Amino acid sequence: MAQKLIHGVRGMHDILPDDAERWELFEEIVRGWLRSYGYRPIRTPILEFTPLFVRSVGEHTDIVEKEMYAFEDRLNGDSLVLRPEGTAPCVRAVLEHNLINSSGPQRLYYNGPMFRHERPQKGRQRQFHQFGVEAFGYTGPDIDAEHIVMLARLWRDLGLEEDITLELNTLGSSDERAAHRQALIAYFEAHRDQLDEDAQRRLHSNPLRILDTKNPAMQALVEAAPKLAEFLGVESLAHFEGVQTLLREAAIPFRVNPRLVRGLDYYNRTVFEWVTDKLGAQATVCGGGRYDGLVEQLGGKPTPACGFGMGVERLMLLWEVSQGDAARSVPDVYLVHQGDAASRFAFRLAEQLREDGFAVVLHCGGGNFKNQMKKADASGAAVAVIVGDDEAAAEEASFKLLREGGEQRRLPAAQLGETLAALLYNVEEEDGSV
RNA sequence: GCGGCAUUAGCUCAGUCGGUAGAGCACUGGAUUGUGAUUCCAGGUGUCACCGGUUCGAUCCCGGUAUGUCGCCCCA
Repeated sequence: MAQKLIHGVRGMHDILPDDAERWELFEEIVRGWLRSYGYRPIRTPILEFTPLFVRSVGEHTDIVEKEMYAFEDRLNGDSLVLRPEGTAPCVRAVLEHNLINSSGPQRLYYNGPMFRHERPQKGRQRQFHQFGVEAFGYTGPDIDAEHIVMLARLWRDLGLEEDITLELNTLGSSDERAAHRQALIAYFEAHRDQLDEDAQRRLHSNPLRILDTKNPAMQALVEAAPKLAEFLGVESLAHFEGVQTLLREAAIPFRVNPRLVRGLDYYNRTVFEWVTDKLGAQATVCGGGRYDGLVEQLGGKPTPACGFGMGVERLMLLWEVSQGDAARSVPDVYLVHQGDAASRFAFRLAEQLREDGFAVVLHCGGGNFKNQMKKADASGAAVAVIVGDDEAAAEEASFKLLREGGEQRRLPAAQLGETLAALLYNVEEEDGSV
C-alpha cells in the first residue's frame, strides 16, 4: 500500500543534481575570488538565540517583526531562531572567540542558508542562501571601496556586468541619523493629516521608510521632508567622498540614491545595493555597507565594521541565462560486465582504474549487455570498458570509445589504464596515470 | 501578510461549449541471447494537484486547501 507523499516545506526548495552541480561550480568560483582578496572562511550555526537578531537587526524591522522562524526549544524552553541573516551571527562568533583582540583586524566570509518567513516568489524563498563578507577593524573608506570593487570584479568574472548596476548612499553616523530621525518625526507629525495608514504606523518605528513610499498623494510631502544630507558632519561627508573617489578611480559606475535605506537597523555611513531589472520585483542581488556600531551593541569594544551579503539563488538565476547549459559532470569510464567471475573481476578493475585517476562508474544491478551499454551511453562516459567471463579468465578487458567512432579493442587489463590515458587525454606519463 | 493567474504522462505542453484522454521527447520490450548513440516494430505512458459541493454524470462549473507564479510589502 503506497503511503501518501510528504512534500517539502513551502518556500524551501530542493536543489537537484543538474542545478547542484552548477551551484558547486559557482561556489568554487566565489571561493577562489574571496581568497584572492585575502578573506578567510567562518562557519556559524544556523540556530541562534532570538535576542541576537532583535538587538542587531532591530526590533521594528520587517525581519524581526514578522519574518523570523522563532520557536521555543521544547526541551529546555530556550527561545531560538533560524538565522534570517549572517552578519549578526558572524559578529557574535568573532566576539565570543575574541578574534579581533587576539589576531587583529579580520577579513571573513561565510556561505549558507538563511530563513525568512515571507511569501515565496521567483528569486524569493523562505530558505535561501547567501555568501557574505564581513571586515572588522578597518576605519577608512578604503575597505568600503574594496568590497564594492571586488564585487564588480566578480560580476565581470561571472559575465553579469551588463545585468547589474550599483546604487550607493550614506546614512551618516548614528548621531547624525538620530538627529535626522527626530527632525523627520517632527516634520511628519506636523503633517499627520497627510500621512497614509502605512506611514502612520511607521511614524515612530521607522520614519526613514516613509521616504520610500510609492503613494503618489504623499510625494510632495516626502520631497519637502528634511534631508539627511543636511545633518551630515564633516567626517561623514569626507568618508562618503573617499569611497566615491576610490570607485571613480577604479572606473566603477554607480548612482547615488538618497532613498537607499536598507532594512536592517545596524547600518551607518556607506550603504550599497547591486540591483538588476531581470528578476521582476526581486531587484537586489547583493547589499551591504558599514555597521560601525554593531560590535559594541552586541557587547564588544567599539570596532568599525563593513560587509555585504549576496543572494545565491538570485545570482544563479542571472548566471544560468548567461551560462547556457553547463556541462554536467560525467565519468571517464562506464564499466560493463556480465557473469559471476566477470563481475568480481570488474569490481577489482574499477578500483584499479580509479587508482590510475579515472572517474569510473561500475554498472550495478545486472541486465544484459545491450541494457548496460545503453546505460553507459546515457551516463555520458567517454568510454565503455567491457568484461565478460572470457575476458575475466584471461585477465583482459575490452573497451569501446562512445563519443567517437572506432572499433572495440581488447587488451591485457594491466595495460588498460595507460592505453585509456593516451586515448582520452593524449598524455602518457611514466606510470600510466593521468 | 494582501490581491491576480496557474496546476493534465517522468519532462515540455495541447484538449474536451459537462458524456470516463492526446502530441513530441524520455522510458520499457523486441528485430540483435556479448554491445550504446542511428533505423524499424510494439507498448505502461495518467486517481487530468488535493478535499468537498452542484449534477444522472465533473479533468471542465462552484467553494476550500496545497504548491508555484506575477504584483504589493520587503529584501538577498
